[in-house]
Amino acid sequence: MVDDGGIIIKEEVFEEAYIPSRMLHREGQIREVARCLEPVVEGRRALNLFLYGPPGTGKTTLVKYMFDDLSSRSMKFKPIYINCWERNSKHAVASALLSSVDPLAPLKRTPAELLEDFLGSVERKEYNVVVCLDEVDRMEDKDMLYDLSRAGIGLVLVSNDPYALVDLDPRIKSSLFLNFVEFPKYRPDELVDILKDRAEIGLRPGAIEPHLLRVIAVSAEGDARVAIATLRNAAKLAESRGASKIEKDDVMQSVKAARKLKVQQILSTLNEEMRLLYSIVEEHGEISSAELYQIYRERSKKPVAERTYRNYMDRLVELKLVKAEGDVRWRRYKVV
DNA sequence: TATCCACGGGAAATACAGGGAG
DNA sequence: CTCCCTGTATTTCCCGTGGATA
Repeated sequence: MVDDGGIIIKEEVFEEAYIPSRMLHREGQIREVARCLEPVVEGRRALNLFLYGPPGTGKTTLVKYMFDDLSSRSMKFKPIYINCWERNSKHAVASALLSSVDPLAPLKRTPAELLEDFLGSVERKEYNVVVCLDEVDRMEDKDMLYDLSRAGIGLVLVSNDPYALVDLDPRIKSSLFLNFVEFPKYRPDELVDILKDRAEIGLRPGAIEPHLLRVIAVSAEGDARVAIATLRNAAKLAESRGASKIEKDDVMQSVKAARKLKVQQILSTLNEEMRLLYSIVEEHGEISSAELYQIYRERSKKPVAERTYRNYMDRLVELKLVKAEGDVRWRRYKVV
């Protein structure tokens, strides 16, 4: 390996698809998921799982990590991973299932036929299948879960939303015997450990001081994906300066960029009136509630009622886009 | 102490989305 | 595919509350 002064040694360590060789601070979750999936090594069926928790808490990574491990220990184990954000219709899911066991199978047929072929193929090959349905709340026709489970397919359902399955037919839900596993946000010190691990593998030795990792960890607010992306970005900034070490400024700039991106993302999910309110607060830095509403009424084409305005502001506060000061009366809003 | 007025709970009204019939 | 109905989510209206102010 040539030393060209670069900071990043192994880029893939920072990529979304990277599966770490060990998962830190998820011991309890690993134990529970392993308990449910371990039977496949003995040729028995897996117990169904429901994994839930906020983004960047290791749900998907843990599933892939487990799939890799079990695959290396059992020839008949067939893991299938499907992201329901990309494939949410019954047909899309059924096609993905079939082509993962039979890549050449024709797909221009009804979902029911595809599913039947899939199950037939699984039985012929004596596969022990576990299907991971990521972002399962996006899935349109959840009745399929019942058909799969009844056919002996193990299910790993993943969602940000703990209540993703409340609208599911109670009879189907109870027939699945789901094992619930919660993935809480990482604490700052846990994120530091994770970042240390990645830095050790992905960056040249001594490329970053531990206290800077802590700055990144705190700013990521429990989300490992954000933390890792911020570290990578800081490394890139340092590299583009021609430096061999990440400095505080690189980190600060990267943290700022991450926060800005997040704000933009959240803002894009809100309606126009709420965005206008945010921009007025941003413009003033700090403003009283009464003044804010007055300015808002002048600027908006169709201003909402005063009570709705207060609901909107509560929402902006909840999303941590603005801060409210003053408890009861004379409330003032500030940009975070 | 009397009055003021933004806040927030809740009911009513309205907008919106999803499902079924034709 | 369109239209209509129904259930859900959002917005508006109304009002009691309690700290601030005079």
